[in-house]
Amino acid sequence: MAATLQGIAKKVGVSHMTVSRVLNNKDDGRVSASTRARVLEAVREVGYRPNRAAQALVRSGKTKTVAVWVRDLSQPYFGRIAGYLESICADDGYETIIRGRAADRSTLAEWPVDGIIAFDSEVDDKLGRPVYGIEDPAFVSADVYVNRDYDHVYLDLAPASRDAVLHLAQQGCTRIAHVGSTQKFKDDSRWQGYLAGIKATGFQPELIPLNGDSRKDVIETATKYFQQVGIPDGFVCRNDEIALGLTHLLRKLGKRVPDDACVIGCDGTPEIEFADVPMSTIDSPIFELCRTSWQFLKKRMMEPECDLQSHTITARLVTRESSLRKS
Amino acid sequence: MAATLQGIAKKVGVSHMTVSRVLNNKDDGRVSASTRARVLEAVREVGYRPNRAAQALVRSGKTKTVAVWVRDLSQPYFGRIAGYLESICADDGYETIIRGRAADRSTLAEWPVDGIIAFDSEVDDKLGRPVYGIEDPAFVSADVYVNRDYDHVYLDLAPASRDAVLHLAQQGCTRIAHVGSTQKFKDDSRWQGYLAGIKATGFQPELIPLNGDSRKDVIETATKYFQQVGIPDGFVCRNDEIALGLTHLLRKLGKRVPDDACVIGCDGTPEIEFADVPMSTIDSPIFELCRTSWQFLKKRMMEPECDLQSHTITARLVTRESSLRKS
DNA sequence: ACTCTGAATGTTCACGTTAACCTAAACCCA
DNA sequence: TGGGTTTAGGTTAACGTGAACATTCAGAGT
Repeated sequence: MAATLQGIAKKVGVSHMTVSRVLNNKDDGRVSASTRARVLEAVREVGYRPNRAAQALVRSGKTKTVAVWVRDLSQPYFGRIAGYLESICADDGYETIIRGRAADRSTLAEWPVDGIIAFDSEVDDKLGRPVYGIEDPAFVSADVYVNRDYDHVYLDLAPASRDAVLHLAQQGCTRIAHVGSTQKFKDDSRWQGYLAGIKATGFQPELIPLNGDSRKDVIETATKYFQQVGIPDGFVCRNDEIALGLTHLLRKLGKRVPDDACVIGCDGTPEIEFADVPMSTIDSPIFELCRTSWQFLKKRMMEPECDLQSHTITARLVTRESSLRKS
Repeated sequence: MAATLQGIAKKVGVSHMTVSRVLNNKDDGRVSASTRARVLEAVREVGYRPNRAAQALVRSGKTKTVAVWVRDLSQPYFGRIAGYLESICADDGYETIIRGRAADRSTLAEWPVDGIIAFDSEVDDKLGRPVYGIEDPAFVSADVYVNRDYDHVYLDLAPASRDAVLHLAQQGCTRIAHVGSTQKFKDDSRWQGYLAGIKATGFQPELIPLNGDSRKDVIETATKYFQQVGIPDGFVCRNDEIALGLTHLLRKLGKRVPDDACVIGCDGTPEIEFADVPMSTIDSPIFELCRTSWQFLKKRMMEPECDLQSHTITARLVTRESSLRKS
């Protein structure tokens, strides 16, 4: 009965607009100092908090809130993205609503947000539109797959993947395999870059195809693969998790890393620098991805009709012990 | 102009209530089949989505949405919690709004949610109340610190911490140190359990006090500590990250794990089972924590006046290679 | 004294939805 | 054929807020 503008207004003996004016600091100075003081006192007393739903209803498009969609919150990679974006947006005075895999993408459009940022490998033409919804909310997607329908930040892993292969060749590897799934995404820039590198070396491409992204997956799949065709001496993996799992497996099989086999991961997870064999990786500049996405979104929110925005961020290879042979 | 109940109503030539009835399947059968079909057609055509803000405004307390607050999304531990809760809530038809560190806790209460779950080590009497807000939203906190003011799930790490010390003693360790920060939280159940274990063994307690939670922190701090008073032969760490970092450091210093020094982590991060030395850990049943929190919240949302709910979940020690000496 | 100005505050409406109540026609049974 | 009941809707109000416009009142200017 009290924690609304009306309630406070009644308490103080003014109209709700006076309270609103005090709280929003609009129509500067239109409220006398004494009234303002009484209102603020009452506001504090009842612990008033504005009702976001009501605010959103009356002035849609200015809620100072954005939604962030990531593919799977429980993966550290996406958790970090969510955390960064939350900070970045907060710095500009925006609140963030974060959603992950379990949520229905399309329900985001129902919330009173000014914009949506999606980090979601599965966003393509079919998925992007429903997220974007029919109406206003500004939309930016960031991903390893190119997208030409809306504002988009593209993480290009191809050059670094190519470099990874060449680097392994230089270290003396002759059977260089890619560890990852390409069934769904033939245009995965990791796979493309790997192929380019293989072509340049003249070696045979080898693919160890995974079903999932976990260490268990790689251990099972690679074990079978090794039994069938032997153990390659160089590996470029689709992410760091897999690279660590593979290293673990290789050790179990009596192979030394990097002496008998070199391993390169992908993502740039901070922890792998401190793994027992510091892991080479294709470093995704997550922070830069987040920052650029946010800049695009801000621009789109300010100028809904501005030109399509697009930017490519190129990951680069970081070599560490797991792929550096001493000789 | 179109994507509202009114818009659709005008398009079809009925009143907005008819559209509402069709969409909500309320007042069963109050709408004729033919009208229903025409409405649904129009709804699909314009891509109508309900306006959450408007819904929330009119029937507060039944938005089928809950907010989840975690301390720091960019930490995998909390990312996993957020991901689990999202799934669990989704299974019951609830949407989740996830927030992390960067958000202002108190703003959650402004959103039209039916309840709030907080996984936040810093929630205490001072922080909990503002989150809970003055008004309705049901509130459940889950944490390693006991809380008696609201529904609460308590993760008790003390017994497992005690077991960890005893286990290390049994393995022949005689200098068993705790690695963690206790400045802020003297009542940290990890520290309490550690002390109990030390008391039982008769050894001297040793604390390697950290500032942060990252591997870098532990490497710097422990290096100094070792220089000053030598290297203990057993370590109970406040989380798995730190345990891995410490193992890395010990190896660098020429110590073998577990032969020269045993290490035990805390959290039960799935990955550490596959670390090069499979890591012993105090396993936090995250999933159970999430599930219980959600059950409490559901109950509180159904029966706002029900008795205070409280439950303790006890973590247990999982021993692996990093603390198991062969002899 | 009489308008004029502007500061301080009030009134009304709209946002999109649901709940509660209302109505008109059709049907039903004696 | 007249009363009631059911079917298929419609009308209105309310939720809390902010924008636009309206009002009041004191003092300034003439």
